[in-house]
Amino acid sequence: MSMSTSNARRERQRGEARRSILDAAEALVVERGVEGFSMRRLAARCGYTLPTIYHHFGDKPRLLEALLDARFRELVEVLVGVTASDDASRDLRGMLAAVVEFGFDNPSHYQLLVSALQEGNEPPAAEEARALFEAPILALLADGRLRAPDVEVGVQVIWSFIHGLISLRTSRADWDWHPQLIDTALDGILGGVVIQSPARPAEIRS
Amino acid sequence: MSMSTSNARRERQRGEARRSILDAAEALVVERGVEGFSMRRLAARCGYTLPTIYHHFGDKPRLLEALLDARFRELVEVLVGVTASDDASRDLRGMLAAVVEFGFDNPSHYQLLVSALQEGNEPPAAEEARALFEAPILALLADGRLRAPDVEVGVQVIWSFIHGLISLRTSRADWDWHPQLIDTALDGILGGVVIQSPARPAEIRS
DNA sequence: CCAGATGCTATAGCACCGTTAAAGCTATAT
DNA sequence: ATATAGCTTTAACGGTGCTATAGCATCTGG
Repeated sequence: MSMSTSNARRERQRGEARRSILDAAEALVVERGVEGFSMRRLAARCGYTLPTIYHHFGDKPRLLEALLDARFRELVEVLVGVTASDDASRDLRGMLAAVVEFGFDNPSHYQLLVSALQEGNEPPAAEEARALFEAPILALLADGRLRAPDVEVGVQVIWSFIHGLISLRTSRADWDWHPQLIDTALDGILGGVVIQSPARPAEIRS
Repeated sequence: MSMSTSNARRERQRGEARRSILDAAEALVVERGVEGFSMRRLAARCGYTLPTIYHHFGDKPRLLEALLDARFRELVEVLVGVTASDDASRDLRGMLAAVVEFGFDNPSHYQLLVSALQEGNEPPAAEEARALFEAPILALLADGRLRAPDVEVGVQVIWSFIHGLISLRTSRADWDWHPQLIDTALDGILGGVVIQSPARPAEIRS
């Protein structure tokens, strides 16, 4: 009987430790950048010692994965919120715009994602986010409006494009990126991969 | 008089050391990958000790930059060889295909480029390669066939796309990349950014 | 021909990194 | 009260990029 309460207490304490470590890691990454992050600095900052962090997260990649997963889960929520229209092309564009905006707003996290990818890891939420493209792309393919042999290639091409845009933008912030870049890029990829809907009975045009 | 010969001898020896170090570095990177490369391993492999390498290259980033620069200079030569046609769109596609092929054939070097970019460095030859896109893009813009406000945005968009394609492909080799990916991707970016030439007097069509 | 300057190389060490074995400690369960 | 389980710490290992210092040739000016 008293076991459940104590277990709850334990788990709460455990969760507290995890969260305060993750919070410190988040702050450290945002503050000193990807390269300025180290387990030792994190230990010094969050008040726990190194083995404690390792006890809770096991590994540096796993800790970063948890960090990225938390942030990318917000992106997933935004993305599922986008899918509401009856025009798959519009949905897709909304999703892509959301991802690009997310990447531009969280450059450190996206650089972290690039590093993780290079080491062979990918936070589940990032994979989920990418998988969400499948829905509108599948719809476009069903309507014969996709210039790609199948869904997977469509997803790969579009995700590659978005990834390159964000990754280059976040890693080379010193270049003078034209403010019209995002629109031009989105117009480009949509114009190239999506066959614009043929003449139809006029729908609502804003 | 004897000075010039001795100077030449010195420079030759200096060049020999540099080249043998670079050769070992090249082999090491190709063999053990980006993460398996370290200055100490390089020292053990090339026969020279650490301070010697640092004497010749000063820095790890600078050494890698020299390594990348050598390889990317080959790409530049291929690219300048492409620019010969009278159809700027064809030229651009040839260049992009060459870059993608180069990236897929040299995954370690491209991953190295990604790392360098993230640290804020870029080998001159890579910059040159990117700059070579300007010529056909400028031509397309002059003909009113470019869906971009200016050349710079066009270059940024196209380079982002290519970069994302190669970077994702080289860092996640385990994914099952459809063989038709490259063609689909090139068709996509060209179809989106380049306005296909309007009806004209029929030219040679292969 | 010889002293001195020049430049390449090696020894040894710095501070940092990710990671972990071993022991200590505290709070719960019996 | 004792044992058990889990969180935390001390201390260390091997690795990293990098460098101050010294040794060693070689070439140069006298």
